[in-house]
Amino acid sequence: MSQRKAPGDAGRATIRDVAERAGVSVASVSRVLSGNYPVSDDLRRRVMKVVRDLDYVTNAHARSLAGGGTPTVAILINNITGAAFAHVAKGVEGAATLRGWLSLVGTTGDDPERELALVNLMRQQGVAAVVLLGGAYDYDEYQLRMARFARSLDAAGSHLVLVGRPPLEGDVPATTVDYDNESGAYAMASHLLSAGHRDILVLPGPAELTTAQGRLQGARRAFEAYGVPFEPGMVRHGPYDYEHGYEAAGTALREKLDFTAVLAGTDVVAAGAMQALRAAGLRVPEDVSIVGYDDIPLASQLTPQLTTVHVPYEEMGRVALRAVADRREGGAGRRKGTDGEHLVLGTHVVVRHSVRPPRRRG
Amino acid sequence: MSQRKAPGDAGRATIRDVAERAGVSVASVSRVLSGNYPVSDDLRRRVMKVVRDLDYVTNAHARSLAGGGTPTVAILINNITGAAFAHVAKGVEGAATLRGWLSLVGTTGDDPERELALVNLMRQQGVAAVVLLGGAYDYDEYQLRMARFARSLDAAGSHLVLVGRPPLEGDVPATTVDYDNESGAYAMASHLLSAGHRDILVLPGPAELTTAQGRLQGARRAFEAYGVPFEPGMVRHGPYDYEHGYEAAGTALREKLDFTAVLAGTDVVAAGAMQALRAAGLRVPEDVSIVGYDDIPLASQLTPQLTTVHVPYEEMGRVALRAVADRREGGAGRRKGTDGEHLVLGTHVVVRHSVRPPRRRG
DNA sequence: CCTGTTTCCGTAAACGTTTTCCACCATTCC
DNA sequence: GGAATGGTGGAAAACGTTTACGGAAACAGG
Repeated sequence: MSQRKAPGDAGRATIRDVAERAGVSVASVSRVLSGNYPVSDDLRRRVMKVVRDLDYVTNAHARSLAGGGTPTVAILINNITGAAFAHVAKGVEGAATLRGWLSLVGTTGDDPERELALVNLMRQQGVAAVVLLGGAYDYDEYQLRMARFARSLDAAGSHLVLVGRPPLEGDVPATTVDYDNESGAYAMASHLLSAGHRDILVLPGPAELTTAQGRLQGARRAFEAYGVPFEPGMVRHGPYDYEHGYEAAGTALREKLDFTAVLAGTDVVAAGAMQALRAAGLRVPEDVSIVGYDDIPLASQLTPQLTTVHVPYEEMGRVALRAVADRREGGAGRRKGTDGEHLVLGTHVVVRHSVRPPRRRG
Repeated sequence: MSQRKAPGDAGRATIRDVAERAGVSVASVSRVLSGNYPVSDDLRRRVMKVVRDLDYVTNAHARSLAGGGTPTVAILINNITGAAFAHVAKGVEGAATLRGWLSLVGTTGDDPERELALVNLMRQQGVAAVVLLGGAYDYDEYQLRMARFARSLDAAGSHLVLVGRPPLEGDVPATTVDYDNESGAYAMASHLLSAGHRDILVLPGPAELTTAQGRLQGARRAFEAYGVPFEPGMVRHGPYDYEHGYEAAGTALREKLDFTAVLAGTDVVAAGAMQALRAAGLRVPEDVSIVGYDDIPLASQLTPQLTTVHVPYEEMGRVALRAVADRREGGAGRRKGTDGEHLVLGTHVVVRHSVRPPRRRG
């Protein structure tokens, strides 16, 4: 009647089933399986046989509760479809698996509410770290919220890692893995300027995104360095997507804006711009030069292949995971206080075939 | 001395902390938070205040153990970087989040061992379902292993979902979400044939991958339907990547193979082929037509935009999740026996600008 | 042969929830 | 006014592990 478990029951086998069937205690089974305690060969053999027979796997939830458990890292991403972030995710996931860690993903779809909900969800899961991918929004309220996240996670023994965005202000317990965004833009713009371009259409991305701001800033500095006046009328903000590139270049053309090159905030934007130029009968790079940013695979698959800025996305993912793993090993040695670590990776221009000196002007 | 918890302790707050501080029992706190039992407004207010003060979140592991818990779906993917699968993942993840489910991801990197390890890991996690993405290998041993996975998961109350590959043979408890791969290839090849092409270079993909086999088969059927002899010498197998497309088209050119069109197994392969053709001074589509398969964003970002076969990847992801969710609702009603569900989604040709009738032959 | 070490293994107490009983109080109805 | 009824809240038993803690062999030394 009150049988707790019929022999051929549906639910999964428990450690107790294994123990009974092997004629040993549950503790022994646990020890055989986790292998962190000496057991006799005979015992091990007997247990393992039953484990195989029953196709038993330990319940990860119970294990976590009891203290053991595999660390888990959560990856929060705007849009899993974006090539750049997919590479970061790959880096994180790869490094995690290498250490036997698990990775959870969630996509926020650019919705701050979703982001909040997900961070809490991850907190419930007791993840070792939450890795937040992508540029940040430059709202005060948003920054405040991030700081709260960081402290919440820290208090729960977890940790926040920001990837691809500037670090949080103040003494916030979060690690930042960033790349030298502005220098990349500086170099890229310099490349165009040194080729002789002076009239450059700039498509930096969304005005409120820190990434776009940095790229714009780098470009501006390059203009200054070359003594070329920076025309605000030549910069068009918009989302980081193909459509925006297409539209922006198209309208610039229709407005009869005079430009010999376009400096796109992203390879995808560059692709859109390129298409628009072509549609208008212009050739790339003969009539107009184009450069991108990110160096995603698309960049080298376009014709002509795109000159762009290489960002070590996958590497960033690996570094991010390593940072939290180290911090975890470091253990109680350095607790609250050693916060706000900031790692910066380098970028460099990849010269391909989308840039030529400007044609003589009429 | 034997304090179980200092007031300002580091570890996360437990439900007991909340209960004590609110002066109620743990049961009440649980009830307030899960909201599946009537509680007075007063009690609710008092508890919620403490919850906010302590920034408390429930421990998901404990909750899962005790019976509650959010269902989790595991997504196993070869390479998170592949655009097609990224879209499936997006579909699964989106639909999961919509239902309040969680999604775990793991990447197998084409390594069967990793795949095995991951399936077991997911089994430990007690996931509601394991979604396996991507074409299958046509080895007997591999198929057997899949069947074992399916049964293992089923026995543990979980479920295997195969996406983008043909269903398993025999009475295996796995759901398959597939698309009409062969018909798509048939339609695509017909498009080329009806434009007048007769000499077509075929780049179906890896010979041992079921996806590639289906695409090749569809093409072959179209040739037959048009009464065009199918030349084995015109098909070149190889991986689904840009490099292969580039190499294969390049060598075909160097071998002075006579072709007026290329039928690529994938948009990315098509992109590679296109680049190679251009490098050899050929124009697309004036000199050579090219078609792809998958309709990933790249297809419409290339110049000329690629005519290709649209595959509803994201939809497939959603359908996959719906299938497991339904099965879960269905509950004990239909248990083992209603297995081997097989859902097939349609494909269609998207005509863009990479095809023209062949030029008159010399 | 007795004692002191090892080496294993079993017992039982956590881990943080949910949930099933039960008990209590306030209504409401005869 | 007493009893039946509902709405609420608490105590305690799960859930499936891990990990002290303790005990029983097995072995060595005297």
